[in-house]
Amino acid sequence: MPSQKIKSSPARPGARATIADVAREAGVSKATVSRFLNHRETLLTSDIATRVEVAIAALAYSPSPMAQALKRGRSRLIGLVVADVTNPFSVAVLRGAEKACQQAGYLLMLFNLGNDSRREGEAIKALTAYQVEGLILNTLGRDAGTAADAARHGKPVVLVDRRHHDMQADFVSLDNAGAVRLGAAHLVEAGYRELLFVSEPIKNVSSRMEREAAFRSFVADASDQGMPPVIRGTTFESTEDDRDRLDQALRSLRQRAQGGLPGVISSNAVVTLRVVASLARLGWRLGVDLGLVGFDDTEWSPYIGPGLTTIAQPTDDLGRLAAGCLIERLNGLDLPPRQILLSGRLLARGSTVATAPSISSST
Amino acid sequence: MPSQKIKSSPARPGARATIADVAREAGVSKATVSRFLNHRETLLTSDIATRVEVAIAALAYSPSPMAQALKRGRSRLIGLVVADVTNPFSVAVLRGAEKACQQAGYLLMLFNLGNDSRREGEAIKALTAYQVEGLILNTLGRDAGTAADAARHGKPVVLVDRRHHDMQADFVSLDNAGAVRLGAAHLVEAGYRELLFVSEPIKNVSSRMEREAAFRSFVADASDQGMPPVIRGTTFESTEDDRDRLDQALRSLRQRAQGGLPGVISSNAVVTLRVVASLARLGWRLGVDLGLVGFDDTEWSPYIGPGLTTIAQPTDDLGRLAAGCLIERLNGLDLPPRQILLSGRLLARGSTVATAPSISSST
DNA sequence: TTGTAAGCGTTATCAA
DNA sequence: TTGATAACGCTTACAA
Repeated sequence: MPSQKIKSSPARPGARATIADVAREAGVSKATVSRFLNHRETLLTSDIATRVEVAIAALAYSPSPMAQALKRGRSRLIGLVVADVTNPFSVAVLRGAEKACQQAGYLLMLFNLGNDSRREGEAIKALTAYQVEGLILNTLGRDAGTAADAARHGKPVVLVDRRHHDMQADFVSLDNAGAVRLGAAHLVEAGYRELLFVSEPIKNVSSRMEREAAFRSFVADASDQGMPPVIRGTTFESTEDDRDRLDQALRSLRQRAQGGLPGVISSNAVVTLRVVASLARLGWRLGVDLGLVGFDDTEWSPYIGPGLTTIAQPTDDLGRLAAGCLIERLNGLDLPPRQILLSGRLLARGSTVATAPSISSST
Repeated sequence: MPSQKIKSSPARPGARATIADVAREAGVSKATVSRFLNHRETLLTSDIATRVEVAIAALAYSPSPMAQALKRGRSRLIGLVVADVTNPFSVAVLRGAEKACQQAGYLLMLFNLGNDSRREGEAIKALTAYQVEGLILNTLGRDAGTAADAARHGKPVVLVDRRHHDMQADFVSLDNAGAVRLGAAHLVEAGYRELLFVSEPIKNVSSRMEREAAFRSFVADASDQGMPPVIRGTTFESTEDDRDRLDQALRSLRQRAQGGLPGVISSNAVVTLRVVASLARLGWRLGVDLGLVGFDDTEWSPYIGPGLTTIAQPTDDLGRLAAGCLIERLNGLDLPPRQILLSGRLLARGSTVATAPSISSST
């Protein structure tokens, strides 16, 4: 045993201990330490094992994931690209996905696009460069090429909420058609007859297209079956700065209702808030002058006016399932692309009660 | 020149091209390619440079950040640990930080604690294992040791919003004391006399402590100066499930006001919502029966009742500055720990208008 | 100005 | 069962 053997301290003080430090400390080879780490039970003398164990503890050693990734070609990293962290839906999904990843021993690398879809390619490239083993995408897919590249390079991809054109990948989403029917039927039952579907600019975003189409066909079907007395529906695309147009759309909606009750379905929380703002400007009362059901239930929904009726998405499950799909693929599952659609849940509150508004109800 | 030279294709098809592939393709050494990448202008013949450039383009080569990190000991990664992504404040900070990092060529690795402070150590370890060059922490600092370790290992740390006990690090935050005074003074001016400060359980969270302390000293000072007629103040810690206690606290607050106007300051958006919920249960009107000013301005603030008066934090700037501090340190800045405090901004809305509530005002 | 070779911290293949 | 040793993809002395 060489006399200059140093005890309980890495060669370069201050720096992280490496596998070589541990080997020296334990008086074994690097290979042995590595084996202890990866195949503990199978091929080690208990004597040596404990020596290594002690050394590891003494040096507070933990292996470098970077080096492991380099060697193994696998990183235990999953990339998540989100169009906009500001969107509560995205955040909720993020939470679910994170939980699932964590349980499976993966770390989530988040990339936020800040609603700038041009950065999508950049994000995917950065993430794949870091050897993420798979990607969860909640993005527009404008730059379909990059994602498709990743898929071709054997990296599994899961799409959440938004399909990408021409992209073969697992897809996890709300059952948009069903959710729209849920909301629209609720409005009709509550007595609202002249309907308006308010969406953000469709712009080829799949979820928006699906919701609008579902609304259209609901109206068509209702007319066919001659629902009492007559259901009519129009659609409107709302933008951030275009308040006047929205006000105007609501005014003419009410006019068309001719004393009957006008009802609005808003396609996400942001739009809901725009409609609410418009109502405030017009001086109309939620529920009384206009019925409103909005996609996405939020913590504040119960407290806007008489409470907002919403269609809640199972965000946590969506995130968990997205991560779950990915991990299954990473574990070798070889199936054609799956679609997983989850149902929404209607939470009825004051904004769809045509009688006098009351204090908020359900939470 | 050996005859078996292969053109325009990496050795192993399907896999990412490596520096060796590029070298082979260009007929130069790996070192030359590396030099092209890192010191393009200084030490290369333009002839060779273009050959390398062409090869890189042909193979769509981009260097592996993992390998670079391993070799250089630097990763161009910054770790961000957030106590809770659900908190809109955290998300807003995240956005600011991300922008700054991106501009400086860093990638943000996000770790969300899901409000489980026990995971903090784990998060920091995971992040440092991935060789992040610095850390931005928006956490409780319960596990102060781990963060301190990181700092000792030479990784700069920036704390946002929450100080860690015994931790020498840059600190970026709202000027809590000033913000509380802003809100409290506003309530008093608006005619509310009997004040209540509602916070989440203080639990040693620095920002909560600072806000409460500021409230206490505001009340004390006001009494000293004999503000008209008399200001009195109490504090209350609210929890998720403890609705009855909050209702009770508000009832007795109003009682103490003896026909005068009671006013509440809530210490963040979550608490604000709890107060709003309580008011709904009690059947009280915002502004009229009780004044309310809440920390954190949100998109929905204008639409709760007559509009919520809020104290807006400059979240974007907080995030940008936090990242900025870190990057300065990474660039070698050697200064004692700094504190950067930014002022809040009061947005007066209907919830602090003692007269009849009106339709929402400012946005 | 370019190439050779060593090494970053691992794991895997071979012998011993 | 354990130990050399050669990669993984990159950077950087040092030579040429």
